[in-house]
Amino acid sequence: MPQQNVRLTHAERVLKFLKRQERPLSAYEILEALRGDGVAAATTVYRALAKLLETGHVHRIESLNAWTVCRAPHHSEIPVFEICDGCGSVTEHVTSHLARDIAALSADSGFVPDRSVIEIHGRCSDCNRPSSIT
Amino acid sequence: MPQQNVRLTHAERVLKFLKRQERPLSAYEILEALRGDGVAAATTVYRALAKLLETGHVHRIESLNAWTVCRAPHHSEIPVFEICDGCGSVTEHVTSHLARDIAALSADSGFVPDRSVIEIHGRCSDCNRPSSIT
DNA sequence: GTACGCAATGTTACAACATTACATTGATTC
DNA sequence: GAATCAATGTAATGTTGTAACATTGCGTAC
Repeated sequence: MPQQNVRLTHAERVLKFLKRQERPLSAYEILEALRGDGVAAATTVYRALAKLLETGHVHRIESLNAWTVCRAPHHSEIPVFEICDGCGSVTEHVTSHLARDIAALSADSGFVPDRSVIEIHGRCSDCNRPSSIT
Repeated sequence: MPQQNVRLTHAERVLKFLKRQERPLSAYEILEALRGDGVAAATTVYRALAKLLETGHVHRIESLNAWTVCRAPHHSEIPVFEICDGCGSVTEHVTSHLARDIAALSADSGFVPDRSVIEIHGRCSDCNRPSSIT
C-alpha cells in the first residue's frame, strides 16, 4: 500500500487542506504544501480548485489571487468577504441587503447580474487595537 | 522637435489613452498600444497606473486584471462596477446604499473597512437581447 | 478477459500579469 | 557646475494561470 490516501481525489485533498488554513492561499502555496502528498504540478491544483469552485466548496478571492474554503452555508446568496490587510484573515458574510441593492442597480440599467465579487479590505477588530500596530 | 507630446508625462499619456477605450485594458495591452509613443516597458505602464490610481483617475478591475478610467465623479464613495461578460463593457456606479450596508456589516464585526472591491459580472442590456446571442 | 470509451491525472511548455534592482537622464537649487 | 532628487529606462525575474497532449485507471459491453 503506497499511501493511506489512495482513494482521495486531488479535489478532496485540496479541500481538506484548505479547511485547516486560516487565510486564503494562492494556488502555488497549495501546491507547495501538497507536494509529497501526490500533488505534483500547478495544473493539478488548478483543476482541483476549478472543481471545488463549481461545487461551491471554495471561493476565489479576486483581489488576493487566492483561494479559500466556503465557510458560509449560503444558499445561492451573494457572499461578501471582509479581508484584514493586517493579519490576512478573511471572514465570509451573506447578506440579503447587498443582493437587493445590486438587483436595484440592475433594474435601472437593464443589466442582468450573474456573479458578484464583493471584497472589503480593512482591518479586523484584533488588528485594529491600538496595541497591535503591525 | 522630436515629438509633440514632449511635456506629457507617461501618466498623462496613459490616462489620455484609457479615456478613449470602451473597456478596461490590461497593463500589457496599454503597453502595446503606447509603444512608439515613448512607452517602452511594462514597468513604465505600471508606474503610470500606480500614480493614476493614487490620484483617483483610474480604477483597477480586480476580477479582470485590467484598468479603466474613472467615469464617476465620486466623492470618496464606493464605486460599483457592472461588467458585461458579453461585450466587455464596464459601467461605474456610485450608490450610498451599498456603502451603508457595508458599514452595517462592520458595525457587527468590529471590522474597519478601508477599500471595497465590488464587481458585478453579467450581461448588459445590449448583449442580453435575444437577437444577440454571442 | 479483452477491447473500448471516458474521466482523471501527469508532464511540459508557455502565456499573462506584476515587481525588483539598478543604471541613466534631466530639471532644479544652491 | 556640483549636488540632489524625481522620473524614466532596462533587464531580469517572480507570480499566477492555461494549453496541449500523453498516460493511466476503471467500468461496461461483447
